[in-house]
Amino acid sequence: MSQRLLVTSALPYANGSIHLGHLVEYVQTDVYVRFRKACGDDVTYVCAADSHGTPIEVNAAKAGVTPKAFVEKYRAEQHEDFRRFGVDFSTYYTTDSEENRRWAYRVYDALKAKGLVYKKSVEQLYCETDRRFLPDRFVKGTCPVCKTPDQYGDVCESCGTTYDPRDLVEPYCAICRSKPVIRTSDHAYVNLRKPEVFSVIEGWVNGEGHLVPSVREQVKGWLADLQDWCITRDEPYFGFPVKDPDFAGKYLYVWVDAPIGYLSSAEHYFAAEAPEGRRLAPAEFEARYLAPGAASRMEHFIGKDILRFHAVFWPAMLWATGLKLPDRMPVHGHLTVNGEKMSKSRGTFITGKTYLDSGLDPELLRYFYASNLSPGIYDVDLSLDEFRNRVNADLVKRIANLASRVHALVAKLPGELSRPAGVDTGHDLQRAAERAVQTARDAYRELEYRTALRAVNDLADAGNKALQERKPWEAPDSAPSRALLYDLTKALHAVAVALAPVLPRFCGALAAALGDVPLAWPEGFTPFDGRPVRFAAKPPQIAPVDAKQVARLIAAAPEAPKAPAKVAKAASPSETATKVSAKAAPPPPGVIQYDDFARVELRVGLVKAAEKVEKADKLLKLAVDVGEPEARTIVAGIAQAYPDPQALVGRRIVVVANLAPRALRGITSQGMLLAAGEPPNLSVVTVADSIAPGTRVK
RNA sequence: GGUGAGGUAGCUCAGUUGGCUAGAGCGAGGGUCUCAUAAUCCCUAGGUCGGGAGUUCGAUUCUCCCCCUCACCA
Repeated sequence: MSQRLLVTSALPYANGSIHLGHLVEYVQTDVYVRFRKACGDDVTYVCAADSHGTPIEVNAAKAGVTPKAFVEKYRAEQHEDFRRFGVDFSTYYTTDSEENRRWAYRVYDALKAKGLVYKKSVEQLYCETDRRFLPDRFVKGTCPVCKTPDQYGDVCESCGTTYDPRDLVEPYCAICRSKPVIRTSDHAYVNLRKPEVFSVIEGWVNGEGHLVPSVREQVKGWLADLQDWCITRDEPYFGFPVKDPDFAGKYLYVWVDAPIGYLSSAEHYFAAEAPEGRRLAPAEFEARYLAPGAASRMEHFIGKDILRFHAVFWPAMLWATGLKLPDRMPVHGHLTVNGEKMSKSRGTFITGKTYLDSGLDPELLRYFYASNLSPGIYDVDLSLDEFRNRVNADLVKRIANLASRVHALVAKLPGELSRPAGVDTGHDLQRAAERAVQTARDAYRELEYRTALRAVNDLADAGNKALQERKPWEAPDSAPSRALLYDLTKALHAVAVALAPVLPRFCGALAAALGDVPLAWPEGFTPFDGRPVRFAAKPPQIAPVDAKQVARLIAAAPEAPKAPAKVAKAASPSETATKVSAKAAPPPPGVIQYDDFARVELRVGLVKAAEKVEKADKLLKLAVDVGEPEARTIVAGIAQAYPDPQALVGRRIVVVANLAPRALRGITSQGMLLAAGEPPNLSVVTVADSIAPGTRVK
C-alpha cells in the first residue's frame, strides 16, 4: 500500500563546503528515499541551507558581502555538490525565507500562548570594540584548569574540561582580540519542565518506532535533568527579530528556526517548485502533511550531534504549534577517516569537491557508506584500504563482472532467449533472486543497508558459482545452457532493482542493457515474469579502484602537514565557526612507511619569476621551472619573509610536484614549496646550483 | 565527574529468550577454471568472545567489580 512521506536530512550550515562527513547522512537519506519511491510511495525529500546565526553574520561582514549573498553562494554550491553525489532533493531551500519567517513567528507565538516562555537575565561576555555579545566560540582565553592558552570559551581542547566563558583566564575576543567585559542581557527561555509539555516530550521519546533503543536511552538521560532552553540572541545577529515587545531588540536563536525550516521548505516546495500536478496551497499542505493524524509519515534523518535539538526541543515546538510529531528519527554516527576524526592538519578533511576531483565515481562512495550503515548510531570509518577492497570485491569482481559474463555468453546465442521448459539447471536462481529481493526490501525499510547489500552480493555469488559449475560456454546453445543464462539474466534484473537505491546511475544503465527492464519495486516483486530476455547493450562496467587513486583523496588535501601543531593556531572566525569538530589532533608518533613518503613527489624547481599577490599580505606568486615544458605557477604564503620577491628569482627550491592544484586568491597554485620556520623568520628550502630543475628529491 | 552507548578472528560486523566443535564478508595463504575488466570458483586461516569474580550441570549470551573507547552534559 502506497504511503505518503515527508523525509528530511539535517540542514547544512551555509558557511562552508560539503565534506564527506556530511555525505554520510545525505547518502543514507537519499538511499531510503529512492527505495521508498521505487516501492511506489509518495516521497518528498526536503532539505535547505541553515542560513542564520552569528558565524554567518560575522563571516559575511568579513567577506564584505551581505549575509543573504553570503548564504546564497554556499547554498548553491552545496546543492550542486549534493547533486553530483546523486542526492536527489525535492527542494534545497533556505531558512532565510519569508515562509520560514512566518512559521518561526507562529511557533514562537504558540510557545508563548502555552505559557512556556519566560524572561531571564543572564551574564555574558561582551566585546566593546565589536559592540557585541560573544558566543562561546567567539571568545578565547587560557583554560582555567590546565592553563593551556588560546582555548575556546566553552571547552578546553587540551584537557577536555568544559566551563563557562566567564571563567577563562585572560579572555579575549576572537574577532578583534580585545578584552571583553561582562554584561547582562534579558533573554527568552522556554520552560520544558512544565508537566504538560514534558509529558509530550517524554511520550514521544518513548513512542514505538521513533528512536532506536540506544538513542532513546540517551535522550531519557537528558530528560531526567532537563534544562530550560534559551531561544533568543542579542544583536548583531543574522536571523529573525523577535516581534514580542517583551524582548525588543532580540533575535530568534538559529536553532529555533532551523528545524522549522523543514516545514517552511516543504511548504515552499509544494507551493512553488513541485510539478504542476503536485502543487499544494500552504493550507492544503499543512492539512495533508502536518496536521495531527494526517495520513503521512514525517521522518527526520540527523546526526548524533544534533539529537538534543531534534528529540527534545523539536517535539515540544511541534506540539505547541498544534502539529503532528515526527514518526521516526534515524540517528547516524560521524565519519572517521582511516580510524581517526577528519583533520585538516592530517589532510583527512575531505570535501565533496576533493573527492570529485580525484576522479572517483561518486556512486562508489555511496556504495561504501551504504555497506557500512545500519540504523544504529555507529560511526562510519572511511578506511581508504577498506573502501578500495569493498568496491573492488563487491562491485567490480562480483556484480559488474557477473553482468559482463552473462552478457558475453547470451550475446553469442541466436535470437531471443526464452526459458526452455522442464530443464533443471541444478541451481534455483529464481528462488535465490526472489529471496534476495525480499530480504533487501525488508532491510532497506529498516535502514539495514548492510543487510540489503549482503543479500544482493549473495545473489551475485550464487550466479557466479552457477556459471563456474555448469560451464555454459562449453555448449552455449544447449537447453541447460540456455536455461541457466535465462535465469542469470533475470537474476541480474533482481540485482539492478535491489541495488538501484544505492547506485542509481549504474543500475539505470544495467536495466537499460537488460532491455529497458523497469526498476520499480512493488511488493512481491519478481523478475521471473516469463518474458524472453535480450540484452540491448553491454552492461555498464566499473573500473577497479587502485591505491593511488584513493591516496589522492588525502594527498590532495589543502595543506600538507608539516609538524603537528601543538596548540591550534588562532584560527580565523570562519574556522572557529564551522560546525565540524575542530578538536586538536592527538599528537601520535606518526611513523610512516617508505611508501607513504614516496607518494610525495619532491622536485627541484628554478624560480623564474616572483611577484606579490594583490590584496594578500602573505602570498607570493611564483613561476617555477620544475623540468616541465612550461613553468608552474605556485602561490606560497611567504611574502612576509621576502619583502623583495626578486630576491627569490634564480633560487633553486624544492617543490611538492604532485600536490593537487588549488586556487588561492583566484590564482591556481600548481604545487607548493618547502620552507622552514614561521613568518617572518622563514626561509625557503634551497639546493645547490649544480642540481638541474626537475630533479627528484628523495 | 555525571549520563548513555560500546569493547567478538588483521578489518567491518552477525550472534533475538544461556547449551552441539563461536559465524559471515573482505583481506591474507594455497589450489583452480578461462565465458568475463588477470575477473571466477574451491580449500585453509584456530579469535583468552576487554579483564576478574559470581550464579548455573553449563555463559560471548545473567549479576557484580575493574580496564579501555566513543558521545552528550556539568
